[in-house]
Amino acid sequence: MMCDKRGRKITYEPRCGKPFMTSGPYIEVAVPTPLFQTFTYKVPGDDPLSSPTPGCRVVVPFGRQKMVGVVLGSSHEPPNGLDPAKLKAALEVVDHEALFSDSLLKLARWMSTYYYHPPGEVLRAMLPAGVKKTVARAVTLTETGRAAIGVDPLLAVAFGGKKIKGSVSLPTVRKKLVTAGHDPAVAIAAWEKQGWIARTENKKVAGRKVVAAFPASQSLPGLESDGQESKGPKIPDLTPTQAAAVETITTRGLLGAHPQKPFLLMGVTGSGKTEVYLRLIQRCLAEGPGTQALVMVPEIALTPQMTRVFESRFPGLVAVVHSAMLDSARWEQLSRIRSGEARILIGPRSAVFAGFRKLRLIMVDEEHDSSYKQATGLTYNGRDVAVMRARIEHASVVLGSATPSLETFHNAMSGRYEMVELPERVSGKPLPEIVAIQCDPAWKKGTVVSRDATAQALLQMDPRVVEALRENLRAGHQSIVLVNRRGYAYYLYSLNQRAAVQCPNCSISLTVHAKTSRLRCHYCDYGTTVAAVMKRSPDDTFITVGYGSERAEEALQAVLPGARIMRLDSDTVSDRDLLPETLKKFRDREVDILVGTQILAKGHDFPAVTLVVIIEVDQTLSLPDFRAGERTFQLIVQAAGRAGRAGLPGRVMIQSARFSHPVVQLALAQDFKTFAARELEFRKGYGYPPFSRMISVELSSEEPRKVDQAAGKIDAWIDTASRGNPDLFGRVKVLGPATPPLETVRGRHRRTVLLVSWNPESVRELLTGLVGATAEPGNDVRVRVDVDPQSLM
DNA sequence: AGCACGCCGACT
DNA sequence: GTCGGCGTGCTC
Repeated sequence: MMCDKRGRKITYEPRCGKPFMTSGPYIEVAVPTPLFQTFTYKVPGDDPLSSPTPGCRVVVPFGRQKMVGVVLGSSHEPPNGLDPAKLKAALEVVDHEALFSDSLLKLARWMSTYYYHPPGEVLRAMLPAGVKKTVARAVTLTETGRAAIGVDPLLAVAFGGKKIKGSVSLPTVRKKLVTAGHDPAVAIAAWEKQGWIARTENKKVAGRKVVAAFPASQSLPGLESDGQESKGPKIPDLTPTQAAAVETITTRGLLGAHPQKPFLLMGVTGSGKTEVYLRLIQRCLAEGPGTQALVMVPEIALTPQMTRVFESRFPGLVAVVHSAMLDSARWEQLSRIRSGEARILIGPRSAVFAGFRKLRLIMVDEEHDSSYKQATGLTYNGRDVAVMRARIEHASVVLGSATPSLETFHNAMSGRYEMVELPERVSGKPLPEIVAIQCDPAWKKGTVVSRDATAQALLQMDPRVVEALRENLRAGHQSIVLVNRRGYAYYLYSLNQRAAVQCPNCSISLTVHAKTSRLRCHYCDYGTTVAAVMKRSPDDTFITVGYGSERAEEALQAVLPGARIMRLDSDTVSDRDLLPETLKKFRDREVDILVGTQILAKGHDFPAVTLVVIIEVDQTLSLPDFRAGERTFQLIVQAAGRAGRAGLPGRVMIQSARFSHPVVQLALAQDFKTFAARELEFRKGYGYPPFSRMISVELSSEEPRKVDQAAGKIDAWIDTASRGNPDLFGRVKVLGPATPPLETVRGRHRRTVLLVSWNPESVRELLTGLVGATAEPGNDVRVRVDVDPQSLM
């Protein structure tokens, strides 16, 4: 039994008949509400023949609101304990063909259970942006309201400022009122009372409807034979190991029996995993009419370049989705998959929810990548959902990486997954050697910020590194310089306080940006200036400490005046056009040196890059997180993998102060297996994942007192509950409540409790009591459950 | 989560 | 006298 925040009982099972089976006058609907409950309605018009099929959206009255819910099933029996006469009828069927297939509904059920998330919200989260709206509500300006615009200037602001609109959606009005510094609820209620505005329904309410499907295309020109297309792109020959990998996955996966194991395609960087994917897709499409494949890629890899390879190989059959797309374009692409017109979908984690008709193959590229994990709301991991979806759909799933996550690697080692290896590079060349440059501690000295708040950038790059870059430039080759932090310097250090200048909202030091000397918080985006900080403490002396990508760029430009240098980090990535533009320029060799953060380490293929320089990456090692070692190893090896991908030999240099750490040593040797064995040993000792499942429960409040109170209550509850039920606490290790390393984020003070266990039922039981114990009326402490947390910071 | 109902303080 | 604060309960 689950309870909600206020300690009330949560019933989770649908109470109405068997879902997905019979049709009848009662439908079971999942409504987007935080309740772990579904609701029973009568079919619209009380006509059993109009009964919508499972997976269709319906508009239903819900309390005093209207909402768009999803039909899960229907039944001839009225629900137990409810007066059938009192049931409300659904108002409208939105889709005439299911938007969620039975497989997707099963997936939703699994996610709801696995991630402890309400079913209605899971389904909403699975919809593409732009159709998520429940029933959108709008406010319309009345005649008198139009006349009153002169009286109340705020009214004009709410309705679009200079150009007054007749009707505006409710969220828009709310947002505008908040930015104008008003309480939206109060203002809207007042206007309603005046008769200036009326609440109306937005016509676009339920989003786009599902239209009838195309017949799946039957013939596929050029796909019958094994890559013997008469025209089109030239297809590279497979190396023997690539061919073997394709063969294994085809015979044991695509053509194999079900249930089957997921595959781990472990190929060193540059081993040609993409070509293996392409061949597998080809086999998949040739397997039968209408078969489809999904290629999941980390968000950042979604460059036009990457998708072009797939489009040229399978013209007209590829649909692509990514976050920068307009909602309408995204819907259009997904519709092509739903209709069967497109056979291949390339997309980020959310692509795993697409409405395939006949999904036979899923590939998760760079499966270790952290962007597969959704950080807010429904905190699913796209890779894990992909594995489950493949199981439900009887499809094959291939997880590809040079540096697999330890979860996946452990699964492969223990026989749950099947390992397929690509141990050599396509070029036949060995992996580039990594040269360790022990840096002089003097380089790490900070720079005093002068009274006019400017800091002279000191060159903090080892002469050997600079020389290597210069040489490479002279040879006409390209280089990548990877710095672990964006910004100009790491932080501003106060000599009086003997501490870095902190963000007022988050427990993290601010980062200095650009020569404009702005200070920014990388968590909440708080901003100020160095000048302002110095003005506040006129007697203090400040120094800038460390490196940032901006400073590295500037320093490089100073020592290599002729070089064409560009920078790529999350600042530039947030600009929609800049990322593809920069990548294109670099690829077209209009840029000699690309400076940036971790983004550069991710899967890019730049054939002319022969030198990769990594500066100070090892500091992630000192982060208080059990995955710190894994992430550092991945970063170094992935970054190194960008060098020497084509015929030219590659070189990698790491400048660091500490090479003694075993993780760094193994990364230098690019010895994943030894690293993994060591790391797994360490995790086993502590019972960390993959030797347990971890769930983090985060409490947060703007008031430290309130979180402490809630934490105290949990502590007390754990105390009594563990004595009352020692068996349960023997099955689930409970750690905390503790103050996480980042105590405050976005002005919210946090405490976390970790549940560590192998037993999902026990975790569920314990979670119930624990969340119930926090449930005190009126304490505005937010509770967030994160299953398989990516970071414990 | 929304949203409404309901019961106590400072205002036209 | 009422407007409106937020405590508490409900949503088929």
